[in-house]
Amino acid sequence: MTTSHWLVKSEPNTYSYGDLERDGKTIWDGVRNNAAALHLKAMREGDEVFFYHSQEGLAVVGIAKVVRTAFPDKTDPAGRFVAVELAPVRALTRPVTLADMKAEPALADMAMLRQSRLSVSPVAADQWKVILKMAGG
DNA sequence: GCCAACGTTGGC
DNA sequence: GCCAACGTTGGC
Repeated sequence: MTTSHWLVKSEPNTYSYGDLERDGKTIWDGVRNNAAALHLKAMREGDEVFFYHSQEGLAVVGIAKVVRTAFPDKTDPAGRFVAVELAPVRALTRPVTLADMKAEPALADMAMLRQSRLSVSPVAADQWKVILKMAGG
């Protein structure tokens, strides 16, 4: 079993990386997209997750980790979607902006760049390393 | 605020 | 089962 990497988006006005650090952990629910839900289901405990600020900031600002694998999303009345639980790992020394990622050829195939509306997406191992490096290591 | 992308809904 | 209309997301 190998560790996978992911990226989740959140509007910082609604829930920021700082909020996650303050809370210690949070239930990542409210995802109402089948492709995103499939990714949530594929997450394993200990997987690392880039935390991206959409709308405001437009940058990967921190790293979180999966502390609880997929379970039914209580906020979904139809009971079709799932949630996971995330905890903070660390804020990035230097946030990596969307513009930075678009300008980096090694990230051209990133799922979140190819499909901008996807709120939960996989990050390949090499893409993960590139972004970490861009963040200052 | 606008608009492109894309998922969902509903009429046929 | 197709496809037009509509709603939502998210970058600009």
